[in-house]
Amino acid sequence: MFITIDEADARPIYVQVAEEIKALIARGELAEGAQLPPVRQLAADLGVNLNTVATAYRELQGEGLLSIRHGAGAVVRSRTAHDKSEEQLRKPLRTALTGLVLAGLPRVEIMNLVQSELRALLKGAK
Amino acid sequence: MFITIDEADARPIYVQVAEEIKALIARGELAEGAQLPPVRQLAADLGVNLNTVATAYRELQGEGLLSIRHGAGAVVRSRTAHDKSEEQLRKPLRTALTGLVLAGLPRVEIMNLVQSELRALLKGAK
DNA sequence: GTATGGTGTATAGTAACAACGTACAATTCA
DNA sequence: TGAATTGTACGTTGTTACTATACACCATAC
Repeated sequence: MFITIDEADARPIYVQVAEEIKALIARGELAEGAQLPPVRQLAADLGVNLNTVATAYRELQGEGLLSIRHGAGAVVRSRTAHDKSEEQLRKPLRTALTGLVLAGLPRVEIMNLVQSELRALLKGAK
Repeated sequence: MFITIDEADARPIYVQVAEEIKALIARGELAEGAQLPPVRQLAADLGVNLNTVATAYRELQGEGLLSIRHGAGAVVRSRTAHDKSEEQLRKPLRTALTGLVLAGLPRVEIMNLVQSELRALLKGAK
């Protein structure tokens, strides 16, 4: 599992971990049925507490992406997250695009960024 | 100022406020030199404490978007935010796109969303 | 020039949260 | 069944978000 924590990122560690695992699932690098590393192992790799990783796993379980069984481990349950409202989907996008616009990037360059990121995400899609 | 707070949004209120003002600036609805509402007024409109709004204003000042003067008010200083690393710009975009992919949206639909949001943002661009 | 109302700022208190260390409980498998 | 492996629960510590209240700066009228 190639996950890293970004000290400069203001978001909580468990959110960062959950976010990276989501990206791995979206990319297909973690297929349905794939076993996730034990919380202790991933926690050790990242240098954080095991409960921090456990919190990330539970969040993903709450979105329907993981299935956790006490004593056994966590497994990728689905490649599709639970329903969110359209507004819940649009808002992060708007935030990201606003940042790009305010950074002074021209429209074409923004679209290039989007396409390159999207291509990477859909690499392993059906 | 048409700003709303979303109870369902997990982000802190001051971040939401800052985010919405950023969008207004990006759109040109708040042009350079435009005066922002006093913290007390905006706070009253939103039903929050004036310090919460003040925190949002300071954050925007830190990004170079606002100019705050003690005793006078806050003014839009620039339509361009301070430099961020490319990674700092890419990460929110990746997060947003990951959410869309995991929601099961096909590529075309994602691109439509992006274009519609981007069009709205660049409405008042030069 | 100074009084007054408008504006941002500072400080202190409270509640919730993030991360941690340690102990507990469920599962697996030899 | 026993031991190793895995997730969970609980208590503690430090930080953050938000609030209420008091303070400081600025513009304007007079």
